Amino acid sequence: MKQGEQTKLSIIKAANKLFYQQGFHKTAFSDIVKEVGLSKGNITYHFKSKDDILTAVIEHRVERTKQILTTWDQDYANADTRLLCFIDSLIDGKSALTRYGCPNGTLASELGKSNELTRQLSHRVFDLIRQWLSTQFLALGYSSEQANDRALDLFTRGQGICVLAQVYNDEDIFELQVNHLKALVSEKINS
Amino acid sequence: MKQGEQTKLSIIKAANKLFYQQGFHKTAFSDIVKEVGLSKGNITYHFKSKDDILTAVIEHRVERTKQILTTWDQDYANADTRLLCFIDSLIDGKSALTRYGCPNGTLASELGKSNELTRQLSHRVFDLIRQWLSTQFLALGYSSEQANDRALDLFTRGQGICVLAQVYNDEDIFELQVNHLKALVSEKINS
DNA sequence: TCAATATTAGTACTATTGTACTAATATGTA
DNA sequence: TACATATTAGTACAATAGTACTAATATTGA
Repeated sequence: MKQGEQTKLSIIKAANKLFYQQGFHKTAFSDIVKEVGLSKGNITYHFKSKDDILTAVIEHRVERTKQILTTWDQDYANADTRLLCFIDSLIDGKSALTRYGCPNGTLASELGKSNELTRQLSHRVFDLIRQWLSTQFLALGYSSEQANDRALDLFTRGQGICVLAQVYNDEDIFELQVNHLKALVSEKINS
Repeated sequence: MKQGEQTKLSIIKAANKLFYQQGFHKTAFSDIVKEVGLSKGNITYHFKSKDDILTAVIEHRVERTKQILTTWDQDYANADTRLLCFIDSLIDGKSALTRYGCPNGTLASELGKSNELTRQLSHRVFDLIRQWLSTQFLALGYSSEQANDRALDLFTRGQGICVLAQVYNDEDIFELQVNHLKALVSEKINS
């Protein structure tokens, strides 16, 4: 990897962390500069504006999400195992999810209010996950329409749990509610 | 009502609107000044800081929420009617909820990341609604624990729906999913 | 009434915002 | 090697942030 690409990546990672932990608007350009540990001029060389960094961060999240979903596809043969894997990943991340909410959900909530472009970008991460969930339910024997419903339902509840857990800053609520989601996966078809 | 109280209220209402539609950090002090239509000095006379306005806005939301819940309690005798009323209110507000998300959820998501005080304030609005929902389920015959579960579940899903609908900017997703919630209310006990 | 207080407007101020620009250095290539 | 380009650092800048301050006007109560 070329030197510049390396730097670009470290900028994206630093910004990604800050946008998640502080929100986009709360995060100043200088915060990113400080977090990366390079000069201001260096950052603006690689990204001419804060919005450019945001776009790159979302692109990065899209790629990272694709990567994770692909890994699960490769590592697990059964759809129900994969779905449980998705749910377990929520529990694994409960500390951050409870503290800062869902990275994609909170960013979309913040940006969706005023910025149509970034709403659409966030939208892409959501589509990836929804699509993947739907595919798993399809493999479990649900009809196409039912699978979409299940996926949307599971996703919706996951987002809701993140919001509630963050508001109450309560990991127990988070874990308890997420465990309820497991029932959705193992439920009998056509219930 | 004294003149000053009137002004204070108009400031709160303007800020409330902007915090909802743009988010807290995106909303500048000057935005509020413009929205209220009074001088900058006048605003700082009534609220010495932007954070003070925020606190007042949340207090206002708490009072407004109490008021609405009380009205429902007075107007409807049956708990299931009240719960349907709650759900219908979501559908009534679907346009704004889809465009800007849930006022309380999105504000809490934004502020909960960095500001512990306002997280706790948002927390209060959530408690009011959760408590009320729980009371209704209790009246329907659920046990105390079950009622709490139901309330949390209903609330969680409502929040999740708002996030998804906003991300997709899709009122149909919103209405469809909210209608699913009605099943939660009319479901048989102990299912 | 008049004095005290409440309210409003307008301006000033410092700090910080995001971005632009220049100069220096590193890297790669012919 | 020498040249061109990529990368980095440092500084400068106009614009805006939030708040403080003063003066003018309204309102109130004795």
